[in-house]
Amino acid sequence: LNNTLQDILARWKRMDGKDVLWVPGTDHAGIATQMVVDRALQKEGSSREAIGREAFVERVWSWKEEYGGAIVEQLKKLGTSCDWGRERFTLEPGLSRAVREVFVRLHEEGLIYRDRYIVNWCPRCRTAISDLEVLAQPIHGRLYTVAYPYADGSGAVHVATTRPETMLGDTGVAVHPDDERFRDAVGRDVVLPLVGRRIPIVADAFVEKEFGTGAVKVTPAHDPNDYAASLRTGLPSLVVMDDQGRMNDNAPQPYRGLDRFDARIRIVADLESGGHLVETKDHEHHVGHCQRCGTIVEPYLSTQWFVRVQRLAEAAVQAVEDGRVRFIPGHWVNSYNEWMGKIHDWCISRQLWWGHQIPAWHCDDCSHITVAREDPTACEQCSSGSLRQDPDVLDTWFSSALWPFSTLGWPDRTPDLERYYPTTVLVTGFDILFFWVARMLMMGLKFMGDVPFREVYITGLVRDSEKQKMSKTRGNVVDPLDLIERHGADALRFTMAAMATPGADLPLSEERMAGYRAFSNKLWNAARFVLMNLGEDGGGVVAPPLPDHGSLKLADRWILSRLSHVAGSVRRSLDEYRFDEMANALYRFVWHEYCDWYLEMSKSALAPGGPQEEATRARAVLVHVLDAALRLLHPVMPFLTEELWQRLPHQGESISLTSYPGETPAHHDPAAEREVSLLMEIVTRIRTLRAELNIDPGKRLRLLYLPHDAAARAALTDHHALVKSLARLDGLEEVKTTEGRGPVARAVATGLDLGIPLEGILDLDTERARLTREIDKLTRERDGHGRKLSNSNFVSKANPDVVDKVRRIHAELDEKIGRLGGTLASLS
RNA sequence: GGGCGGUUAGCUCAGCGGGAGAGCACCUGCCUUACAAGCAGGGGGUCACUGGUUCGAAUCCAGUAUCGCCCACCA
Repeated sequence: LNNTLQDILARWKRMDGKDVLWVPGTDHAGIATQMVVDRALQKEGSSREAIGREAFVERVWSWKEEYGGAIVEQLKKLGTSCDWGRERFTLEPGLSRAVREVFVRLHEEGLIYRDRYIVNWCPRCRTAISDLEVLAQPIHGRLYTVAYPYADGSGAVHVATTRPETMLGDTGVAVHPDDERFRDAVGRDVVLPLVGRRIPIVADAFVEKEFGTGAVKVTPAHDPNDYAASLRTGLPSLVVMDDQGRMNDNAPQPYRGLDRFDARIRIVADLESGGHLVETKDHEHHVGHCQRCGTIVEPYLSTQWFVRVQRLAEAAVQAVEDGRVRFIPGHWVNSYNEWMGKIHDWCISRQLWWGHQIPAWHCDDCSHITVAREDPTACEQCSSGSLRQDPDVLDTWFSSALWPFSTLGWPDRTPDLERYYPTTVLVTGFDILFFWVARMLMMGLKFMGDVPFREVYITGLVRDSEKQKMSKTRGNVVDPLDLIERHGADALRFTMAAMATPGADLPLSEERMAGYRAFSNKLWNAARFVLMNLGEDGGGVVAPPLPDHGSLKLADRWILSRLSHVAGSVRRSLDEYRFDEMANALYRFVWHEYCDWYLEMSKSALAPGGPQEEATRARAVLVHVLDAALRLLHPVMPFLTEELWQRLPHQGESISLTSYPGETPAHHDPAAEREVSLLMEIVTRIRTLRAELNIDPGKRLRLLYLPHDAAARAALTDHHALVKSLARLDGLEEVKTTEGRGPVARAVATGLDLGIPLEGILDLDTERARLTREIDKLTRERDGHGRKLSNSNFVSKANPDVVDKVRRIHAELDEKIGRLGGTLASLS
């Protein structure tokens, strides 16, 4: 979806003569990729620890070479017109240089810092993750109430917790300062059950009086609220788990080495047998899970690197506010502002091996940390040569955030950077609005002094047939190559474009894709028809030039007028990112106007034995309109349009280098459009008669027509041949009355009565019933308008144009009903 | 607990202030020499509900129901 839409924009603008740059590439997907390779090693009975960091990273690189190319291969099969010579990868030297530069500069300004802080920890991935990488999911848990006895033996304080195992790390109990129930408790000590440690009761306003017992155990090292409270109250922190979520040596002996959830069971049992467990009840609540592996995340006190984002975020909010960057659809600004408004510092260090290793070196002698662009050989403080680089790597999004300028050569002031930054548009899914879009904005503004893109088109998500989100982790992805194999890249692209209603998700519909495959086929066959009529002489076919507009026939003027309007509306749709409107307009024009009508109309002009100049003129218009339609469709269907364009008479190397059609006001011809609508109406009436009366479609019929106005009369009289061929007639005859012609099937069209003599076929009763049905239908329609017109408020207050229109339609229907009524009466 | 989006034909969805639409599915008839992956014709909808604004509401406003998504430190 994403790449189809971008390619539509790129090809369109390229055809408009713009200098289009589209840099393709991939990020290194740190956690996800490392997990895949970890699993592969596990299958071999090995592990990353067993082979060591260097060998592991080498292993990931070879995996990347093998499978990373698959993404690029898919893009090429899809037909995306990227600048392939510029393909980039976030871990390559050029981009890594930008990463270091940004890191060092932010560090110099104090916007990157290293601190001991409570972070989200995934015990399975064994790394810190950012707030965004934690998904809150509902859990059927339990709320345990535990009695913490006062140190002086005078009773106990009851605390409530959902994670009893963390009590091993409790360093205090907190109550609300205004809570009368605990007025005398504050300042006293309790003894932590199972541990025996004396801990104080403190007062802090973060405690909710209404929840649980009103007293909360404080575990600063394993709960973000508690950590914050500990900073205010001076309570110490005690880490009681290791990096895999097992109780560590700070826990009492019986629990050491137990997994956190095993420890929970054991501790609950011990509390119960010790008489400390007051109550256990079911409790539904939300718990953070690792976005990558689904493991329950542990709040964990550890030393990490952070970006101080608040001021960067303010600048990025301002940029949206004052219109330097625009979101489409606009309602995403709400989410963006809300998230940016309460943003926390961004934890950027990951305890992984696959990624940009943090450019910070720890000195063994003075423990100073040297942050530098180039690997240092000596500590900048004590000059010791005994340095170890920080083992952590950076969050993948840190490098992705730099993409718009790092790929253009930054930090050098390259000509590319001058020319292409800021870029015009970013097309992306809403799922990475915060991960990527917001961070590119922050980094772009910070390091380039301007937004990285002027517009952000935010797509919905392609979902599977059950409307489930597709994701690599979930494993319900559809392989685009498979869809391309079965329906064609153009059909896939057309489907994406046609379903891209702004703000809506796209449930992938193979039925619909099959419909657009049929459209490709239709276009192919239409082109075959045109080529056939140009005379396939084995060599280059020649397109006759488009004759002067004045010498064109009605059908030609009609299709050229329609083409111009469609080209105009397609451009307007593209301007507004309405890919769905664009696709629908072209589908309708090609299939239901060009193929259904113009091609059929051209057949009478091309009929063998007819006038030569008629045929030449029809051929010229056929080619002209097909060529324009192919160019209009090219951004959506690059393969088919290129193939057909090459077979048609053409100049130039590729359709992608031609111009994109637009409106041609000189071709606008409302009179021709009106006249053709009338002829279409007449032809359709005759076809309906055939169908309703079960007349053999091949049978040639004679048409009697009785005109009631000059325009209708002229339209039909001037185009006998056209109507004859479209309605499969063997003759038309203008009459003053249809009386005395024997059995005649009748219908009315705007401005004329129609009659088909049907000797021996027509049954009077059926004919009367048919006419009555038709009159009823038209009457219902007419009366709807009549009600409006009899409302004086409508006539006096509504827009006069609207009133006129309603009046005209009403009169038209009324007149038809009258004529049908007359016909019906004549049958009695 | 905040916020966003959806509710229109059997299915998937457009339309967002003036005659209810498309694709697929369905029914009828056609191998009419571009196309049966097709052609022609047709049936099918109190536009979730309730109020309001308006001459006029699927369309705007308020509320209700319902489905989905995002954000959120009540242990």
